[in-house]
Amino acid sequence: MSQSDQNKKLLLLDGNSLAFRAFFALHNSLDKFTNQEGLHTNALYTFSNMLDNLLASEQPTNVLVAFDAGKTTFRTKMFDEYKGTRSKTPAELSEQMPYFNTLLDAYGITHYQLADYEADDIIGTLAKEAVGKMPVVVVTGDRDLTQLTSDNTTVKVNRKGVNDVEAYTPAYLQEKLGLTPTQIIDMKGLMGDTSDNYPGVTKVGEKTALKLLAEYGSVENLYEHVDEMKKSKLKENLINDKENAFLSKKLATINVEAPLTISLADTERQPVDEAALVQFYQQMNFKSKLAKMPQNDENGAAMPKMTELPFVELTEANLERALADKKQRSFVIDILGDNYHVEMPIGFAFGTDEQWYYSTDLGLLEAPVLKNWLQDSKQPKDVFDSKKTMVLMERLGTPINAMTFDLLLASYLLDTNDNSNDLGILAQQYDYFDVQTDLEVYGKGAKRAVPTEQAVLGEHLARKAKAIYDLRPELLKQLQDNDQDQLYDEIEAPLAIVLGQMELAGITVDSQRLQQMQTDFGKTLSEIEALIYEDAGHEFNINSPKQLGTVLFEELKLPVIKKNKTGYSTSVEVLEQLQSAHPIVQRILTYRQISKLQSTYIKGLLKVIHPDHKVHTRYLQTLTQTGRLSSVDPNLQNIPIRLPEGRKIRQAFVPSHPDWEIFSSDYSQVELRVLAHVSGDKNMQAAFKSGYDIHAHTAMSIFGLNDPSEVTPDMRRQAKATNFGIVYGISDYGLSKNIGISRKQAAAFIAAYFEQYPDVKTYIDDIVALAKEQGYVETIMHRRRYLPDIKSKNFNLRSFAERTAMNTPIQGSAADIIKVAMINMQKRLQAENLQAKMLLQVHDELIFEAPASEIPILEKLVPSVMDSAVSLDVPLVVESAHGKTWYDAK
DNA sequence: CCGATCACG
DNA sequence: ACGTACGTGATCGGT
Repeated sequence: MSQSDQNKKLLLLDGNSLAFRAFFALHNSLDKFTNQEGLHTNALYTFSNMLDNLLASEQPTNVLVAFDAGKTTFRTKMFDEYKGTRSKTPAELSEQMPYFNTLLDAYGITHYQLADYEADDIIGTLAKEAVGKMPVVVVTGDRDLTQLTSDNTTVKVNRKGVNDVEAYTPAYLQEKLGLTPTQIIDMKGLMGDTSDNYPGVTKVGEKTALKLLAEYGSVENLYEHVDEMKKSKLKENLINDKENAFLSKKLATINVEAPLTISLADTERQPVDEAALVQFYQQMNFKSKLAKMPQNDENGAAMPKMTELPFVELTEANLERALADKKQRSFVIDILGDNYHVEMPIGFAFGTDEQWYYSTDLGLLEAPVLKNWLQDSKQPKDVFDSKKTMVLMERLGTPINAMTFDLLLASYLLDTNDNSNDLGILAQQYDYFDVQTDLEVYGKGAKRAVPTEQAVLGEHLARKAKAIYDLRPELLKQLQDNDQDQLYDEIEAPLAIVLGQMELAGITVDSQRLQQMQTDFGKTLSEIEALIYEDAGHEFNINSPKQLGTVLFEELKLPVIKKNKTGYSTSVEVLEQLQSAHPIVQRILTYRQISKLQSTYIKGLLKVIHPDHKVHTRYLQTLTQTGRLSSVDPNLQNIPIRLPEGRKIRQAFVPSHPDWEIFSSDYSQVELRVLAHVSGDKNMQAAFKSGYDIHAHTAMSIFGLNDPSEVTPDMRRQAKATNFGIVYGISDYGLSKNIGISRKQAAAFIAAYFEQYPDVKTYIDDIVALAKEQGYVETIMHRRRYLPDIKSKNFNLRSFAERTAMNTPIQGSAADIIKVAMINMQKRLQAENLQAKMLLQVHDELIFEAPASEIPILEKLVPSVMDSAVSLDVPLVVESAHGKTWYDAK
């Protein structure tokens, strides 16, 4: 066969390089990936996923995985130190290496290694053999292999992670580096390679190498003309290191004539040995992989992957029977998207162990038997996302009560990292595979849709309901084991209902006020715009950081203060430093500020006002890593307040009835009070107990003052920043940058701080040590955050985890406190028969609307409920305000 | 779909 | 020597 066979395709994998990538991709989850025998399996797991993806996407007829044979190769014979500085393969990876062969054998894929040669050479030799016979795709983590790129061979290099690949063709190589494939070798010759430990030419890196090759084409030609070069350090280095350059080039050259004992014919893919693969997955404890394997019954006939589920469509006829007893049942109601305040449900399901029912007829919910069951507070229901379920049912006029178990909430509390809003994905975390993901059933993006076959939807809904039912005992047990049952029962579960009520209540927005502002801002914007174009000498998109950068730093030649990945930074900090350099800068700052208000807050809010003139945000209760809420669609937790122009947006948030007011209460320095409590620092506690201004108190400490009167506003500002810094997990650099002092001064502040509050220092050290020891930190209510990076060898990752260990118990405990207050508050409003409604939560503040007549009551009631939510070793202080609009409640 | 920017606690 | 504050969401431009 001399012509390339259109139907054939060879996939060549660089085994060692991909195993490394796979290992480090899940390095942080190393401990989670071990099998029954204690063998680590993370690299095997990732590699096996990688292989599945590659086989599916490339559809090769021939595959070979090449491995390095050992430490010594023909290259080490040429150069002793070749790869000499490589650190030893981690033991957790070495122990996995033999099993790569087991996996590949089960897949019917050839693997090969050859004494004295590296995987690269095997790949190169086979790629050459395939020319004219079949196209080749090489997959590796090593950029050197791009020298094999040709019209017949594409080289795919893993960037970060495992699935992000860069595909090199000769054209791409030319475009990206301006090199031909063989010039890659010349480049390596000039640069050398630190990881393979061969030298190259002194001071020549990628940029210089590319420049030299653009001019001379190859190492050989370069040295033929080196004497003609102008005198320079570079010329000197080139001459001195000539030998290195040639040696390195030789070392970098892949041997495409390796004496392989196999040939192309041996790479043909063999059928998968399913029994062997199942055995491998079992040995490695890859449950998700096992679940995807086709199963056969005793006669060898294919069986469905998932266990069968007795489910039927709900009808008027079987309704009575479906709810005949008072057993615990789970209930599911789905929408396609996220916004349950707008979308209509596509169907629902419920059932118990024996029988599952689904329907797409929402009218059935009105049937008395079903409606009563839903509403009956004595009939327990298990759900996934009780807040969403509650809101949908309220909107349908068929309220639901007694949601005694919420799978989403429970799993969030158990591990905020592994949580997902997709029940199918979440179930997999608990080794449950009898349910598909929403992604699989509904699709994503433009393709997201209700399944065309009603029974498919019905089965999915029913399986979800069953998954909740089946997983409930396990999750409840784990909550108990973690000492989190109280957090679940007394805080998160009841809070979901309170949040649902707040979301349903919504807050009224005065759209006329917003439209007026839109017109005003529109005028201002076009005025500034004209001035900016005048300054620049031409029109451009001011909102494009790229175009703005060109105008400021190339055309107007302003000094470059900071750069980022994509080019010049044009952030506020940069622009503020340039203010005196050119009048355009101030105008851009103003333009940015107004345009932010216009697009995000004015236009953004107008877009999401409902026909009831209100906005109904959704609080995400299972998202943040600390236990805080977040708010979306719209986000009502970041409405402007700091700048006067932005603050006016709050004038558009008004009560829903005339003669009502907006009432607001907020905790004063709640996070620092939590710190005083958890650290047990007597000095800090004393300051709070005496009602001192804590920032002034800190200022006295770090500036060594004796009397509060000596504290200047600027000292207080700096002390306040230091207090924040402590809460965030302090560093002298961070503090110095934030308040514009030297790093040395910042370090001195911190030292003085710790001297004054010694138990804070102890607390910080202890919490980091504790996090290292147990792998997680906790809040006062036992909310957990796992910190796998705390043991990372990567300085950045580890440092981040350490700061998180300090911050999370503080931010998270503050979140616990206001959550308790909200639950108590809602109870009291009802108990006191007040018309007042709790509408919003903004981390440390609660916002209400109430008849003017109830304001005096709230002024007493709200602070008392909030400050007694939990009992700390320091008092909680609450401040209140009210007015005609949110703006006026200050 | 990601990064830059900027709004909040 | 490393390279930094903690937690979020919306909008925009550009690939």
